[in-house]
Amino acid sequence: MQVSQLDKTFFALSDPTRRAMLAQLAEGDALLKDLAEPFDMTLPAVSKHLKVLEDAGLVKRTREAQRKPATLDPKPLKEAADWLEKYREIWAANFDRLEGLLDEMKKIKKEGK
Amino acid sequence: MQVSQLDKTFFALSDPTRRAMLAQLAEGDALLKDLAEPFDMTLPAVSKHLKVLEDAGLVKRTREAQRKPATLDPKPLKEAADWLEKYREIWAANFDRLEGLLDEMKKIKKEGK
DNA sequence: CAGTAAATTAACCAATTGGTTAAGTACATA
DNA sequence: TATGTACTTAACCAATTGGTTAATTTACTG
Repeated sequence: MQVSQLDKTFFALSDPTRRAMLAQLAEGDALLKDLAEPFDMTLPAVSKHLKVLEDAGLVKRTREAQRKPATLDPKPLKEAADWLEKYREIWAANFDRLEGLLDEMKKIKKEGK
Repeated sequence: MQVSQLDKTFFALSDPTRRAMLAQLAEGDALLKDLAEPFDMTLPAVSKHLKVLEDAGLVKRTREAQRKPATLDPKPLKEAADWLEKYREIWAANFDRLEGLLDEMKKIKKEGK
């Protein structure tokens, strides 16, 4: 089966550890050990999370001697934001419709007194 | 362990079947069998996907005789969009920084000729 | 060359996911 | 009451996820 870029991006964002890692990377590049530091988790576990972010294209890495600093790549996040945006109007309309329905119900209730 | 609303929302969005279901629900309420129709999948499978959307709070359902129509609830989507928005500025800055770096590199390359 | 630092790989494990088939429930209607 | 429609539950299964420990790789440094 094939997994789209969007699938991977949303999946990457569905874990609080990974979102926190992205938040930290937004502050600037970081090494694995620095990314791991805030969490009560072993290095290999964090390494796996980082790999999920890499596979989603959200993080790029380069070699610097033993180090392999991670850099945030925001492009896939834009794609995700665009997907949400694409539906925002419809959702807004939907929301308005619900609001309207609620008003309707209040009116009926009042009349019924 | 505890799973946040945001976790559930992003996870729900990470599957193309579920995104398609949401897209269909954006057109209006739908029954399970109608939601299932576009997919080469059994009803219980679609029922499970719908449950994931319900658990994420993206879908509400009501009883109507045998039927149990599903309605889109866009609120959690707003939360997800807000999360992305919250980091957009930082990401934009990050992107500009990369662009700047790229310009720098071009300049150096040119000077090196 | 020995030691240390940063990260990865391998092997394992329990829980979850995403699908199936088969059986069961909830209602409406002939 | 029997039948059909809409949906759910149960039981099962393979693959994936999210974690562990132990060993290995990569590269600098004394």
